[in-house]
Amino acid sequence: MATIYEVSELAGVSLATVSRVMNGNTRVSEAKRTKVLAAMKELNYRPNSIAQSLASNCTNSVGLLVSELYGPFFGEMMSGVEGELRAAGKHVIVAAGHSDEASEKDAIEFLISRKCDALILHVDAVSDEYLLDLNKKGTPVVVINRYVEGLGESCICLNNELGGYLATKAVLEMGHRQIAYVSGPMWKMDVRERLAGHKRALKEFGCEVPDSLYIEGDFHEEGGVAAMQQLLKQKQPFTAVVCANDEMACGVMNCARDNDLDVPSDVSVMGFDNVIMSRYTFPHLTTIDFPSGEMGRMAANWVRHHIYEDKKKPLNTLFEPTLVLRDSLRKIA
Amino acid sequence: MATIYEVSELAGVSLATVSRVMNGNTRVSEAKRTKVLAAMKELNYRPNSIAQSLASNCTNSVGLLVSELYGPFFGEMMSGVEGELRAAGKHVIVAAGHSDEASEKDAIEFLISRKCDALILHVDAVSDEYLLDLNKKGTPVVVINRYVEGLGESCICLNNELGGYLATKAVLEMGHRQIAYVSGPMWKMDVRERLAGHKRALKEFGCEVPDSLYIEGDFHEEGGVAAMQQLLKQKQPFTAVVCANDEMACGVMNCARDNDLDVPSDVSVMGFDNVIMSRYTFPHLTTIDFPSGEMGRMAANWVRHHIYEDKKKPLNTLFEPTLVLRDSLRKIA
DNA sequence: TGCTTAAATGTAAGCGCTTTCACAAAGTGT
DNA sequence: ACACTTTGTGAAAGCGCTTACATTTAAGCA
Repeated sequence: MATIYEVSELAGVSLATVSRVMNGNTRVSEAKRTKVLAAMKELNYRPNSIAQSLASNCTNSVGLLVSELYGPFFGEMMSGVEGELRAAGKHVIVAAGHSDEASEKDAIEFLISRKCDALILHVDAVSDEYLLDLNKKGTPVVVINRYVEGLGESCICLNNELGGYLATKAVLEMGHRQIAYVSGPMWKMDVRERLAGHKRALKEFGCEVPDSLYIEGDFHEEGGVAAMQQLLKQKQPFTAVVCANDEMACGVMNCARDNDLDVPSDVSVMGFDNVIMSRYTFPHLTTIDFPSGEMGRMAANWVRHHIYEDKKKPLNTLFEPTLVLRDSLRKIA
Repeated sequence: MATIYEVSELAGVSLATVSRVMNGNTRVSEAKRTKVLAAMKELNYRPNSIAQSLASNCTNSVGLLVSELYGPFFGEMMSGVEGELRAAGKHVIVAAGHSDEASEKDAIEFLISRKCDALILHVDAVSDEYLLDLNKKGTPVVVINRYVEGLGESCICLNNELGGYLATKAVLEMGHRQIAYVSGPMWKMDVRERLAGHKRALKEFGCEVPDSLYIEGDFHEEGGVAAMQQLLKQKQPFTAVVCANDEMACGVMNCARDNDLDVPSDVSVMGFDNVIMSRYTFPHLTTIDFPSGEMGRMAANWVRHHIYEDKKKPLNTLFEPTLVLRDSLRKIA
């Protein structure tokens, strides 16, 4: 691999000049620029980006930490981040945090050790203080789907409370009053927000629901199945079940069917996230759209603007969820 | 951030000694090692991995190129790669190739420019020659789900032909003889292999199928829907449809239902890949397991052994698909 | 004790870039 | 013509490490 030195030699200029034409931030005479470019082409020169990083103290890489690399939710987010960042010539280094505090911290340390210029984090186990501290210590951080007081505009959030509200409101407007709710793990912030929205809608419609219709799920299909089984075992009647995500809604629908209940004739089901899969289920799932790809793209843009381009132009960091009506919700008689 | 120099100063040793205790490949006296370790801890020293990379000509990072970052198939693969590689302290840089030749080449260039120690590729648009050339020019490459003559053991493959065979054999054994086939894009190697397996099974059972029952799909749900629509529009009867992947099988099932056909009473459906989603569909999809996570892990291990540990121990690079029986396939009367 | 050999450590030369600084060349305005 | 900017360029000092080589120290043995 040719080095900058060989290029400078062939072009008959100094190292500095070659570097200048590469970076394009200083003026170079047309004559030398042409020579350098020709020499580069002839030698098939590619700058060594590691050397560039060391000298410039900028690695052109950003770390992306998600809970899991699989799963439709993160897939779209990652896709958004990667697309935007690569278009800007930045590398993205991925890591999985597995929703576990030690693992998340470990992953963050790992990304920092690679000197990422910034970190895009979707974490739920780590504390707000930890994130704040991280940022204070000089690692630019943007957090997805979580609001951290003090991190300000670098939190790319969905209004989860509103999502929860919209979901349940839609169910209520269809006439349902006996509404079961399958939440995610309650230690997660977004789970509590969605639940809060649910309760707000209930209150608004003057609807009271017994505690036994609240089940804490695990965000997985299995959890949905388990929740539905428990719900069915109880005598407490219900005509609809609102789920805190689509996977669990899937489980609920499958379990309903296994118990000879038709969705939506016998039970209506509401999801959350609008994961790709929800379009393919039977019946097609009515859900709340979580624009994860869009948010990933926005996170990437935040990094581009704030870290690489220094244009502190304001970005949209609060996204609004929307209702996606499909077939799993039906008006009650 | 403290540098190695400050550590050496504080510990009262030379730079080289500090470097030695870090790398642990040369003997250092216990006394000095202890001092150095203490100094490191006191200064909260973290080696600058960029500088290490430049000096050692090893970046400890491997590039991972997949067609798309979303989608269950790649998700599991990536997850396997990341898990294994991070455990070994290696960074994974991801990129998406979008099954487009220019885009794939671009992504590969991009990863090389970051001086990845090796590349793990899931590509389908780029030619064998290109990959061979890449490898010859000094970029260690491991290819997933594709066999490239000359790359030998660094191809992590699934026996797609066998998968295609198993799928169709299972359908035939259920008594079906009028079997439609929805393939993926025929320019993809694995698509042709799966089809070859399909035809072998057909031949083995002495079953002849008219051309009109072969439809070229796009590997997406929409393609499955379109294929099924076309099949239904034709007068040519069929009792089962074998699909080259699960997404399309989903589309086929949805389309069947929209036309008041019950799966599997009226039509049986067979998938391929055993994507997570296939467990959640209704009916649960009978399919062929593609151990993508396992293959990702194997690719990562190949890199670990061949690039970082230089133990050329043989690895399992040819995976066998297996049949996963669920509910979308039924014995014909 | 003196000599040989091995082990531990330090010195210094890179790795391939960026960037500051100094300086020469070429314009400007008066 | 002069002093005074402006513009283009090169020399050289890093960036924070690794590692070949030189040097010192310790150990082994006759």
